[in-house]
Amino acid sequence: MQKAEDTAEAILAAAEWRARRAGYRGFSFRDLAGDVGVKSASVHYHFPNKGDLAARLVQRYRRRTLEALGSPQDCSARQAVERLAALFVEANETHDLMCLCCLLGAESDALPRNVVAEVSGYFAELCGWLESVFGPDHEGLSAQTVVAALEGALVIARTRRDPEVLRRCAREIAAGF
Amino acid sequence: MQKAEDTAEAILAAAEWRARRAGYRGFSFRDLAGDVGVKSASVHYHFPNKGDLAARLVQRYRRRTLEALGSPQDCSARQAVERLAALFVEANETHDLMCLCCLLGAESDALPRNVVAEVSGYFAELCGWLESVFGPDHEGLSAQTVVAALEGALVIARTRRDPEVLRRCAREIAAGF
DNA sequence: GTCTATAATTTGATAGAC
DNA sequence: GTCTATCAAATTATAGAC
Repeated sequence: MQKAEDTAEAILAAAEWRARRAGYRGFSFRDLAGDVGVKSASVHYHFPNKGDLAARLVQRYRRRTLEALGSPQDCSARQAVERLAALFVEANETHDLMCLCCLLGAESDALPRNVVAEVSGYFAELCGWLESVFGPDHEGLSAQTVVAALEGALVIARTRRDPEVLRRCAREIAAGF
Repeated sequence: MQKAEDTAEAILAAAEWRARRAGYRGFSFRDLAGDVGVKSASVHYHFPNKGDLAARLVQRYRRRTLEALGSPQDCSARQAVERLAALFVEANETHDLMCLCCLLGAESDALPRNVVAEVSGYFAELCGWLESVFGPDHEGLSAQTVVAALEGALVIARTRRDPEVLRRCAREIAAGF
């Protein structure tokens, strides 16, 4: 008897948590149904197939990430890098979760095209946000390399269960600006 | 009628290719059996369960990676970074494959412990190799950050299907040494 | 070592009642 | 919108013949 939006949102939230731990194949319709308290047929009602669900998942993730980053105005290059890095540290230490797009990106060969397109857009968006701060005649590490380092450090930090790996990476990268 | 080693090796080769595209859940015993030309029960004969298979997979990957890196003697810091980066570029452009341990590391929450331990060891080994060149009073980016940047750049380059992402990252990181 | 056969479970997805 | 019921396929894994 719940509103459509509420159930759909709850499904996406459950899917995101599972996907950020185990990837695209790491959650099933039944898993999500159990998480939300409905049956798997109801999940299919909201998301006809898994590819659609995952694409919506990444859209939602992108929107939230950009909101969390906020406006890049009145922000030095170093502050921008630190703000971005803080999001990665938060994912790791507060939520104990991977970056959704890093995990899906690593699996991209095995994902539906529309999902890959959304993930690709995520990276473009992150880099675009940084570049809008860096400006046209920027020197030092590019936005792409900054994002790459943070994503990779998150993978290593989580695998080794050592948050300091990511923190050190963030520190070293920011120090260059 | 094949020698045990040959079949086991062929299974591992098939498993590596699939795992480097789709992750731990991205290959099945039947997939590998089909690739090698045997039945899935034969795969189980060589590797009793999937966790064992994956752990062996990473061991083999680590050994090969260290062999490819070779001795770090008579190598400047920049040359070491370039040699490591060349391996990542080769994976991307020659083989069109992810780094096995980056993909498994991203999924590490969903993997058997012994597999995670092997993946963790991979990162430690890569960093150790770099650090043996960098020396104790090293300045600039740490070995961990160098590895992180290359791993992350490989993810982004493959997702966006743009090899230049990785090449640029490698160039920028190496330029700092 | 490899096979056939099969168990037990899980998967994505659909039909149709309410 | 959610349910029951179900399907066809795939999954990991084992028993036992050859």
